[in-house]
Amino acid sequence: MFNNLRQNIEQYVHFTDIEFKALTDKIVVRKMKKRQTFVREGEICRHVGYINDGLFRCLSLTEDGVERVEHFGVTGEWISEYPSFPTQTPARQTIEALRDSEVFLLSYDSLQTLYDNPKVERFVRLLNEAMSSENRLLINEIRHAVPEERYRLFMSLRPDLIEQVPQHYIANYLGMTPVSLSRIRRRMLSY
Amino acid sequence: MFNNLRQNIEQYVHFTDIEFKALTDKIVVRKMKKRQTFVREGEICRHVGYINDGLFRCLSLTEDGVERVEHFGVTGEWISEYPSFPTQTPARQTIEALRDSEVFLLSYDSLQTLYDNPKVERFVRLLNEAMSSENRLLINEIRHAVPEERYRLFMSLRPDLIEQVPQHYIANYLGMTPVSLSRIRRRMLSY
DNA sequence: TTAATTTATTAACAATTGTTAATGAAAAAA
DNA sequence: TTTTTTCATTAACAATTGTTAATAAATTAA
Repeated sequence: MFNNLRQNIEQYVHFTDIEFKALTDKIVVRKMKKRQTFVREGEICRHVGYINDGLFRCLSLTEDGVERVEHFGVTGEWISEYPSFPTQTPARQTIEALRDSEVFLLSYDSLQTLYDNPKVERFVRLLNEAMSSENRLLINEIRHAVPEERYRLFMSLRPDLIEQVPQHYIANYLGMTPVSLSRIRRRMLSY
Repeated sequence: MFNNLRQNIEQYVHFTDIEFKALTDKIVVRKMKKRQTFVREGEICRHVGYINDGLFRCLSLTEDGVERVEHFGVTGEWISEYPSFPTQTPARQTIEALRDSEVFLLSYDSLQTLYDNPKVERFVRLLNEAMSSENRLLINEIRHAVPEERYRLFMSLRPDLIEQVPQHYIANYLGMTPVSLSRIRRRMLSY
């Protein structure tokens, strides 16, 4: 049941069976249908989730009420709303399942209890450091790339998503119009 | 001497005088001249620094050997290379003082020792969570903004830097040419 | 101080992207 | 199945940005 989760954690710290069980005892397994939401804008995100199997998108609404796709979460990744989850404040984003999914939930309160074990604190610190490293790289790649380059980067970083996610969601995620993405794809065929 | 540093830390966790002294005992104060480097590309970043007074830029080189400004660090902020510092691997960026500066250095090894106190671990976790929240916001603002909007965002987020940093560094940081930034500024005057 | 270098602005042209609208294909709902 | 909705592509035009080059101002070095 929790084999993949255990492998994910052991990348960062080693847990004994007892320590791992202390963690899994707090987990609630949730099966989600396509289009169900993990958290909605304005709600407080009460859980962090390990995606045991699934596909999610995080989206926000601009002032004009236009959807903005900000993140995709796939099997084997952690998902939650930042800063809503760590600070328990209202979420800016909505997180929605793009297909039927299964997530392992840890509530904010459970996690605070688990922090009594410094190994858990260390695990989350290391997870956040890895995330920060990734984010810093991403920020600069994006900032210095025109839409075509962003799509090329996306293809190289997330080839799995090209197959799974509707193209207009990818276009939106990359900060361009579906029309522009379609043109870029056509241009790339002729190289 | 360490008043500002203490205030910075107390935003996240409360340290007793003894705990704070344990930390400052590990600190090395470094005065840096303009253009001196904190770490260079290819080196391992051995320290994290609290900028007690100063101004820094982080830059990398593209494949074509072109400089890319990726970050500015100002007084009161922490600076180091990610992932070089947390993983002790070669740095991708160079960090350079833009004016005479003073930083409080903590070495990687000292920090590992300090982690024996779970409060330090917690402080760094919270610092990273705050950084992750910021980065996620930034990623999406950037991804969905054209150069002019990026400059407007930069003005609202970092008005202090407009004064202090040469304009072509800001243009580079924002992923546009100095020519384009100059045009944007002119356009904005006529609104 | 004088000379050399760096920096910001402006102009002209090429290239890419956004916008709007139309079409056909694919997927979902009735 | 039939109908409706969603999705990807293409075209035409407007707007913005990149590129290159020239100039003047400001800063730095000699």
